[in-house]
Amino acid sequence: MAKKTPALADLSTEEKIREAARKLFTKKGYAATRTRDIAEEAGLNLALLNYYFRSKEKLFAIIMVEKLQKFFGFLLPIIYDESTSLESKLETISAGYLDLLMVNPDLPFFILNEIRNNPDLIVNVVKRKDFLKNSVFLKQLKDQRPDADPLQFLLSLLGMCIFPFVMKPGFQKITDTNDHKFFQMMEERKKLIPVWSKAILKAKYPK
Amino acid sequence: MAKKTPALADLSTEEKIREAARKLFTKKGYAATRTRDIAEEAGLNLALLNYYFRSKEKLFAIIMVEKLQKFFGFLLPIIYDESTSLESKLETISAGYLDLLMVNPDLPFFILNEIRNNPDLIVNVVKRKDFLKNSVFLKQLKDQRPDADPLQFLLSLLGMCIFPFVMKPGFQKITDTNDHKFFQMMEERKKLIPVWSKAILKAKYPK
DNA sequence: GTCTATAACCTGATAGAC
DNA sequence: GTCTATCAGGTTATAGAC
Repeated sequence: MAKKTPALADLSTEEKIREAARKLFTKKGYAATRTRDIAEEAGLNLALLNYYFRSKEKLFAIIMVEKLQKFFGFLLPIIYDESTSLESKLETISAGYLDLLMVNPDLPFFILNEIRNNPDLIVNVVKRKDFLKNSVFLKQLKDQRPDADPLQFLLSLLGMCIFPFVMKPGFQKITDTNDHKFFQMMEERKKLIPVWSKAILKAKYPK
Repeated sequence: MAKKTPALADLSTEEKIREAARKLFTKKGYAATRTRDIAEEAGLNLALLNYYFRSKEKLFAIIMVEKLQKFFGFLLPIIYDESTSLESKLETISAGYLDLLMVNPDLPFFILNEIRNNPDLIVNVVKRKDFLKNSVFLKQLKDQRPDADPLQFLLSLLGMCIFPFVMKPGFQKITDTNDHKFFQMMEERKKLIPVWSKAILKAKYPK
């Protein structure tokens, strides 16, 4: 039996606060989240937040690093894997991202939002700043299509994977799609994106 | 001589405030923007903001409607145009969006962010709630590929157009791309997306 | 470790002089 | 219309009892 969200009562006080902070920060962002809300969400007193984490900002920084690692961490081993083909990587990346985001639908928006406020955050997590430029993935792209800009392709691949989640609330409102239907679509996208990304990879590159 | 950003001094006080509010709200969102910052950005006193707009919320609502109309407004005539082909629409939409976003790079993030906080906002601007479902564009997609889900395609098209701007700050940091280079890439994307969207439209739909 | 009470600060809004 | 000064309310952070 998987324990996605462990019962609040079972957690230590510190972890209760973390869990509540994760939920609220990802949902509403730093500025719109009040420490009172976090304390209430955790079923605890406000003072405990400062007792354990000293300040809202410090608590936020902890959650942020966690989330950044989730968002970029799983990508690193894939794009540096010498043993897999480009096509295999496309499948792994899209399926991996969709699985990750189906469990954490608010993650991309949160990350993108807070990077906007502080772009240097990325560097701290990604460590090596040329991690993308030096990757096997980018080299394989360059090999397959020496005539094309691999970054253009990457933007489209990520857009296809991530954008639906960034747009989720608006999309659901416009198309009258409930959560069940949305996640069903994302499940289908796991098959679609590999096919589509290969199609655009083979497409004639316009001059 | 185009006047993109008219000199602040030339504007009426009311318009100075609007302009400053546009800038800060789109950049940082509602919660993170302080009325004091808006006043300072406009080179004016805080009290004038309330004199002209009564409250932060009311000022925000005005900017928000403006932006929503910008973001969705230009789409409506295109997707309801009976006289143009599907392929022509793909070109018009991608080129139109990229042009729009090159002038307003922060627009998508702002829209997406505030829709998240208040999904009903969309309805007020889009008026008819089935505006997408009933569109010529969706019908043409359905005609061309009766075996496929047109919404999946739409998500990819929008993702390819909009996502680069949502990710702009992070992308530039990771790839060490300055503004000039970024906009150059977006210019190139105007040619790429039509080709790519047609490619995925023709791709074999996986079962 | 956990709570209540309160301090210290910030932010949106207004009063009133010019 | 525009400014300075200030209020009222809310938010983070801390002091101190238990």
